Amino acid sequence: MNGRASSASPKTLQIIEAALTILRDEGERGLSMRGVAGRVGVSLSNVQYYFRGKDALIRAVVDHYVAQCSRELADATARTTERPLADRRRTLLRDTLRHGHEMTDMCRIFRELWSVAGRDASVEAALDAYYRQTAETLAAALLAPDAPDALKERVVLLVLPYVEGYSVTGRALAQGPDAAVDLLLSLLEDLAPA
Amino acid sequence: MNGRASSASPKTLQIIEAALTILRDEGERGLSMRGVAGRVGVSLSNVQYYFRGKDALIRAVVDHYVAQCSRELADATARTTERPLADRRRTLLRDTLRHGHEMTDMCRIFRELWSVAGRDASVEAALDAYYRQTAETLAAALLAPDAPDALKERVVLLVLPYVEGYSVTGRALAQGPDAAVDLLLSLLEDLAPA
DNA sequence: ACTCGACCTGGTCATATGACCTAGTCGGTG
DNA sequence: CACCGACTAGGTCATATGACCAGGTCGAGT
Repeated sequence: MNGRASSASPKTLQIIEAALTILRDEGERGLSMRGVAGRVGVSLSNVQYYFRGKDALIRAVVDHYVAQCSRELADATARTTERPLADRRRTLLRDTLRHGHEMTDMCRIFRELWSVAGRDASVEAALDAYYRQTAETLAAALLAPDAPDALKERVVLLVLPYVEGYSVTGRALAQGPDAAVDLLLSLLEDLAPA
Repeated sequence: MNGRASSASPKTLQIIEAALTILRDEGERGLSMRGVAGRVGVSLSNVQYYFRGKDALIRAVVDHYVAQCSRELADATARTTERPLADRRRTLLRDTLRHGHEMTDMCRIFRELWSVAGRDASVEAALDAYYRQTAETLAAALLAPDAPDALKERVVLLVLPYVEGYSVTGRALAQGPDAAVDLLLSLLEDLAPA
């Protein structure tokens, strides 16, 4: 990040949120510093004051958004820790795959981030870090606390790619998200009985 | 497609291939009609003669590329039909997931296509059609010819999202593609013994 | 010979974008 | 009070992009 963009400052956040909205709706193709400035209601120079250019802005957007998603997943799974493991699994997978079946904001934005990541190693690294964090959160939510590491890795090896891939292929499949939930649950039951 | 762009004409193919290369390396952000013209070695007006604008060109690129990928998958699976089912499964999954683990051209291009599809319903529909076709090819390659439809759907429900998701998450996982291959093979063996 | 359509080019022009500069305001500090 | 840094804006200018137009060549058909 440009030194003037403190991630906690209100203006910086405004700019990042505006950029995120444009990225979601118009892709990277439609994202310009001037456009972001217009959306925030400040001058181009003011945006350039905080972010040296489009690439710096995109990088800040990536960091901001993956942090937000990590937090949301952690919060969602924290709310179910009191429930039985089978319940937690079902809720998590159902919420996740149903979201994946719709063209949600998150789906759209991740598609844009994947695209950028395919061309920018630092963004790819940021997404990899996000997925590693997500893997840990998933393992904690889907398995008992004392599950061995090998089992955690195996479960995550199944679930994480599946969930991301479902968001781009799910609508083309003959069966809907509930069937995918059932399938994953039964596979998890085989791998790691609840 | 613009009426002047016959998918079989050499100039049209040249333009599409040039656009695909730029899309792969620079994303949609870097794709311009002038840039494509320069890459082909013709004037902007000549490209505009065949494609009314960038959106028409992108749509042609999508159709061309998914047709190519469908063909390649069908050819690859056709080459293994004489082998035992377990062999075929292993070969297909290994080739696919190892590719997914690298940032191959195909990975890059599909990321760009997903991104565009998130914003353009006709591209999303074209990708859905591609995935439906791919699902059929996968089912034929992974199962015996007389497998019931319900089983085909179930296998595809597992494998297709998995393979696509692996291409964006695989590098962040603790285990590599061979472990993913083994996992999928064992899950397939449970679902549909070879 | 003439006409027509396919194909190709160069040019004009409006618009958008970002790099960069200058200048002003405001609050805090010495 | 003067200075400085944080912040904000407006302006200039170079560059890129695409819409669109006019005109030329060539081959086929009448």
